[in-house]
Parts: sequence; structure tokens; C-alpha cells
Amino acid sequence: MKAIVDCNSFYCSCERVFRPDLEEKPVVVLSNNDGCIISISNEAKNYGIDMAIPYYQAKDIIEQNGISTFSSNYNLYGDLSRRVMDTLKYLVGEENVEVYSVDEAFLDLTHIPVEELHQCAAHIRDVVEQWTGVSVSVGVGKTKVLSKVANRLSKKLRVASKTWVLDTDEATADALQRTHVKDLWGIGRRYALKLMDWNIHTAWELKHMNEEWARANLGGVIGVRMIQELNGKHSIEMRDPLVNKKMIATTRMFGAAVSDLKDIKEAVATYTARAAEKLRRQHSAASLISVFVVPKQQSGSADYRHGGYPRTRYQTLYSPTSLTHELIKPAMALAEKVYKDGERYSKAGVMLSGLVPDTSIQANLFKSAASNQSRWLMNMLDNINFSMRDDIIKYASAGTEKNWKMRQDFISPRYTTRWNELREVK
DNA sequence: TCTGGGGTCCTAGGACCC
DNA sequence: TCTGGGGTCCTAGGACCC
Repeated sequence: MKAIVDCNSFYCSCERVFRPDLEEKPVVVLSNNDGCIISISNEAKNYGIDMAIPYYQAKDIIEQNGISTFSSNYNLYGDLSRRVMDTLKYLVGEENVEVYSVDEAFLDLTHIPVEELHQCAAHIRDVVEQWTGVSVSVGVGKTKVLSKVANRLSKKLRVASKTWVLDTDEATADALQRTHVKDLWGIGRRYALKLMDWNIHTAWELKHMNEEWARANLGGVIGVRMIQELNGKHSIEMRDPLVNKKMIATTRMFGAAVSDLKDIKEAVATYTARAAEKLRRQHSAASLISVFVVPKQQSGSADYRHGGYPRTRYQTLYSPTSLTHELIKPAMALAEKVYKDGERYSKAGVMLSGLVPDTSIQANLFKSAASNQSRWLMNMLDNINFSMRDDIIKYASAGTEKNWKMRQDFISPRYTTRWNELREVK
């Protein structure tokens, strides 16, 4: 059996952990740049606020009802996420936990007797809540897709136990009949429309389609796996926890449109440094770097929602590297290439790909000993940045003025990662 | 003018996820 | 006026090889 453990309104819960006065009060958290609403507490949902709508559209409701609003504070969320995941690993064994996203993990519960699953799910829920202060929902089923179905029902129906267990065929059939295909994990808008054209509406109906039909009509092997999972045949593997990312990107919208090459280069240098950190954290080196900018669209343009078309330039590196200064140099050259005088930009980004393990670098005899020295410097830099987080130590090219920086009007303190922002207790 | 039947690698694009 | 920031997997098609 598989379980999915999902933190409830995760970013809101994180804000509440250190603000008990907000318990049972409506809370929302905004995306970077305070653009969209990306987390909503149940109480705020009751006011009709929806996920992913722009902040300005909900501003009136928020102000009229005194809904607490926060800019996203990823230092805090990252730290609490790690605590939740560590708790799950402690409870079921590290090898049985697949961290799926910042607020979700799949668990392999094959070793738990079926008759104990209800109790097990409740235990996980209680311990995580007691140890971290974050409330979680637990869905259990024969496969990942079925555990997702169960989890969704517990959340949607707001069942008091916050758990839903599909431990019998009857329970599974019932859950699938209550679930629309558009709500299945792996069925997006496109496939949902297609299925409805075929007059397939519930997960129960989809379950009874045959695999060859799915192969022909539902994205090939993706469709086949969906049918199998719905039928209780485990087809989506637990991901190897040691698998590293194959591409690393750091990109941001600007707080306000930017037109100076100098500002673009500062932003790109900062993003490159951040991407290089992610790279080193997984012990990889990149062999390809690309830089892109997105020109600001005229307002009123038809395609406004998606911004302008990005313009990308890339460069293959002479040899794979994870060293910030070796990446910043080509990044700066690429920034100059994508830049056009007189154009205004709403966004820029850096992508690192062609990732290889960075042990291969050490084996490279053509690298000077000085690079190994650099690796030590990088380790030190990462450790300092981790504790000081605001990048007190920076490369000169990353600049200091940051007029391209994002807007964060409602940021909460970094309670767990900064000494001077610790919560005070009377 | 005639012109096989594999392979691999890479890239672009579509679909999905949180 | 104001609209995250990441990621993954799969497939098709082109370039190139023997």
C-alpha cells in the first residue's frame, strides 16, 4: 500500500506555527513579488478566495474581512518542510519516504498489515502535528494514484480525521465513483476535456477502459499507467531518493520593469550564484548554461498573461563546472547577447543543464590544482550563505543596489533560521 | 538515375505536477 | 495599474553513423 502525506495549506500553516493568534483565522500567502495568492487557509476559502488568483483581484475581500496576508518566506517554509520530512522518515524508515514536493511525500506502507492502516495513518498525522506544528492529511490506497484520490477526498470533504484509507475494494470503488476525472493526479485540463468528449466523467468509468484504448488516446504509456494504477496495479515507481535534478533553473520576475544592461547583469549574476549553489548541493556540475530575458509586454496585448516571448542564448562550457565564478563569466557574456538596448524586461533567468556528477571534475587531470582549492572556497561560501541566507558574501558582479529586486510587502520574520528573528516568548 | 535498415543522440514541444 | 517559479516525463523528428 502507498500513502500520500500532504500538509494542509502548507505556507499558511507555517506562518501560523509562530503566530498561534492566527489559529482558526483566515490567512493567505502571496507568491514572489506579491503577485498571486498561492496558499489559502480553509477559513479564507470560506470568503470565496481562490488559489492562484492575482492579489489585486482579492484585495478588497482581504481588507474588508481582516484576512492576514503574508509575502512568501521560503527560508521558513524550507526549514519546516525539512522537519516534516525528517519526522516521516523517522516514523516509516527513510527508504520508504519519497519527498514529492515541499509539502508532500509518498510513503511505501507495504510492510504495514492492512488491518492496521487506519491506525497507522492517524498516528502519522498526530506525530507530525505534535512535533512540527504542521497539520497534515493522509490518503492511503493500493497505488500512488489511488492514495491521491483518497487524500483529495479527505481534504475536499474536510473530514475530521484528516485521513482516508482505501483498504477494501468497496472503499476504492466508492472513492472512484466520487472522483471526477479532472481531479485525478496526472489528468490535466487537456486530457480531462478529451475524456469528457469520450463521455468518460468519473474515475470509476476511466478505470474500466482498456489499456490499448488508453495507449492510443491518452498520451501512450502515460494513459496505460493511469488505467493500471486505477485498477490497483502499482505502475508509477517510488522515485529513487538519491536521483538528482537534471536541470537547474533560477528565474524571477522583476519588481518593476528593468531596462538597464547593468541591472540585467546584476540579476543574472545573482541568479547564477543561486543556481550554482543548488548545483553543488546535489554534487553536480553543469556543462551547458543558458540565460534568458522576457521583454515586458505592452499592457492590453492579447497574450499578456504569459508575458512576452523569452529570448534565450546558451553556451556549452569547455568542461563541466559547479564553480560560481566559472559560471558567472559565461553568464555575463550571454546576458549581453540577449540584451537589446531600449527594450524593457519583466523577467530574467539562468538555466544549468547537461548535469554530470562533480566527481568527474576531480578526475579531470587537465584542471589545475587551483580549481580544487576553489571547491573548498565554494563549500565555505555555501555554509556561510546557508546560515546568513541574505547572501552577505556576494560576488561583486551581483551588485548591491538591487533596484530589480522583487517586492515583498508582507514578509514574516525567519523565525527558525535567524537568531535575531527568533520568536520571543514571555 | 539508381538509393537499406538499422542504430544513437539531440532538440523541441506538449502535457502534466506543486 | 497589478498575474510564482520552479520541475518531470514522453514523443517526434532531424542529424549522423555504419
